[in-house]
Amino acid sequence: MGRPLEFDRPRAVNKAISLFWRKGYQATSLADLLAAMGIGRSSFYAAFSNKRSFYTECLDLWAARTLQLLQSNRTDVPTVDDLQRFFERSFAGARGASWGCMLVNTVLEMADVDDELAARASHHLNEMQLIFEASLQQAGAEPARARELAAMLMLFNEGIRVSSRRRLPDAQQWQAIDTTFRLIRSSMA
Amino acid sequence: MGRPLEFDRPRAVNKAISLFWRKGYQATSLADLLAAMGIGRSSFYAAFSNKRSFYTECLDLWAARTLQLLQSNRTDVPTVDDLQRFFERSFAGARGASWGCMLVNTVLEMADVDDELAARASHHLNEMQLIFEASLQQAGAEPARARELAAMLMLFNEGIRVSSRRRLPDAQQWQAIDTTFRLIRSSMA
DNA sequence: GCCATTGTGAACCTTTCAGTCCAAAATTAA
DNA sequence: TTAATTTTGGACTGAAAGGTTCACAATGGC
Repeated sequence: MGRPLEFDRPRAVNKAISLFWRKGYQATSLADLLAAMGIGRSSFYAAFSNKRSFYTECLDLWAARTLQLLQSNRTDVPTVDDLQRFFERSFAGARGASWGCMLVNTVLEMADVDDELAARASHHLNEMQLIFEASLQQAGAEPARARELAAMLMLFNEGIRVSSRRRLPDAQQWQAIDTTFRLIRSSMA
Repeated sequence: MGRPLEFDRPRAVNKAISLFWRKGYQATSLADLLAAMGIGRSSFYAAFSNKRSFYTECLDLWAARTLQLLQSNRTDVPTVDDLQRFFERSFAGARGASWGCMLVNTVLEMADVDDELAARASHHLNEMQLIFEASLQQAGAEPARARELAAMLMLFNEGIRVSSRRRLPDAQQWQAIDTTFRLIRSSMA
């Protein structure tokens, strides 16, 4: 038989996601990717068809993980606290690791550049928003109100993904999360 | 003497800003710029040193205009309504023209790619936030509260700049602005 | 009309990009 | 050990990027 020695695909994909997340699609060259993934050019093209569809794969994987994190924060009887915890965990994780905003990055980078990628990222954000809405409803908000607050939470989410890349003092970010949720709670009381 | 026939510099810069705003720095090639500005390569390099510093110039100009718009919405006795009007006018203007989010775009595109540009954009966002803060104070908020709300408004600002590029129904955006400011008002009452 | 001066268009250069290709390496079955 | 098979590294390719150069065109002063 042939040569069963294959590179560690999941590990390589994670390295790539981290790179894409930090530098975006265009600024990440194939050479950067290969160096980070520790594989050669031909291996890359054998495993993935090309850079763009590989990015799509990373994007979808990222979205799936985010949705999973979001769902894992839902308890049987979800509260607004659960949502706040999602943001806090997202932000806390963003410090060292790769947690951040690949969806938001993609929306902004690809708008008016690559419609399909932008739409795909936007679609994933919609899925997140639906979970926000469902959680808020379960937390006791009326349907219309839940819808409204979910839209606002998505705006907040998009905002904090931008803000988290500005190297601002952490305390400022934490306080922004706190302020926002304090307002949401007061509006639901 | 020489040849005073120069291209319309302000017009050309505006065209360039519009392009940069839509497609970002990297996705806007020099050829794109020249075509939009209606000038030749050598004219470009004669008038501006290079693509990057030209982008810096566009960025600063953009920031100056945004700050001006923000200030022009401040009345002698500013209210929260003035701030809301800033966002509404920003969003309404974004439909056809170039109003949007060049600062936010730059922060996201240049983080981990070009520190100087990212820092410059972030700095301009800080200036905006200071105006938010001052307006809120003048609108009757306590200093600490004004600071807090200004940070939240900046998050909201960053969020809506992302959201406005997702081709979502306009009504959804308007409602998000409305929801946010309703919350702010209720927290100040 | 002519010269000096300045802006312009187009060809050119270097680098870097994504993507292709192939010979050599590495593995298992026989 | 050998043959068959499949991954791999690295050289190669064409296109496109940003930037430079230069001859020519267009102007105002004389």
